[in-house]
Amino acid sequence: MMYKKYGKVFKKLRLQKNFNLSEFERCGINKSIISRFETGKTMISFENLYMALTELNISLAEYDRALNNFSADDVNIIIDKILNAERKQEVFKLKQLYNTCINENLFMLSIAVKSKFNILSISEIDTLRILLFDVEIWGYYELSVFFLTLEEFNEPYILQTIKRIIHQNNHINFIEFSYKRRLFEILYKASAFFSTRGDERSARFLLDTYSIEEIGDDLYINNIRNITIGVYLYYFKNKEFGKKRIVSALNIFKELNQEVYFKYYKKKIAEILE
DNA sequence: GCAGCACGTAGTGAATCGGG
DNA sequence: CCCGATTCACTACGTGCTGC
Repeated sequence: MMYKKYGKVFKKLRLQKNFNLSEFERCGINKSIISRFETGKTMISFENLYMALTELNISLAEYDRALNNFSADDVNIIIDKILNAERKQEVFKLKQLYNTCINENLFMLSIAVKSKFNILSISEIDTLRILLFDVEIWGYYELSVFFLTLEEFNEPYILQTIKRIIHQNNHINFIEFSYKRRLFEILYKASAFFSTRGDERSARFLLDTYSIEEIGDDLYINNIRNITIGVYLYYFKNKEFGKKRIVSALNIFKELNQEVYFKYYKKKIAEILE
């Protein structure tokens, strides 16, 4: 039922305005039409939707906004919960969120969450690869799915996908805050990934994609950048320099009482630096 | 090109459900 | 029991397929 959310949002708005179904009969809409629309059983005709919204004193533009904001917000909350549970390694919560994704028809995200408590099958990875390959507009949802599953793909695919994402976001300063963070998380996670595989060129390319000026004064991004530079130095230049840079960045998380980030990145680094 | 057919679905009005 | 919400059986209509 791809039209389920249309009815759901309509119902929210109707209840907000204290309307019952019979009240639409004065503009000639049978109440069962509204009922089946709200419960996602059938779609409503455009004329009837327009008349019903007019009765509620809601413009089409307003309805459209409610449609997108409500659903997008809900999904963003789920994404943030997933990342939080992943950072804290809360397997039970991740499994709960996996079920939420299934119920909300968030197919790509459901596979992404699953990868955090289970090994994905080859067909699941393949499906995800194909779905992400078809993405033309990279939103927060698609970026987050890719961020969560990056290490499941091979090197050329990762690089090619990141280049497509960067191509879409060449005006980094106009990008919304949380979107920008996710973009940098991808770049630096991938850079560290290439460092561990000895691909200096790719690791460097990802680090140099955006300059410090372009990042601005976002402490979180600067910190994960320093960790990533540390990993790069560790693998290609000088192990001691690299470690020092990583440790000082980690300590900033600690000083800022960002215990969750401190522990999470410390653990990740321990895995990477053997 | 079009008649005949099956199929899917919006809309209708009545029956039924279910919480207060 | 009441009343709003939901479901059911039915009609109407659009669409796509098939054979001529």
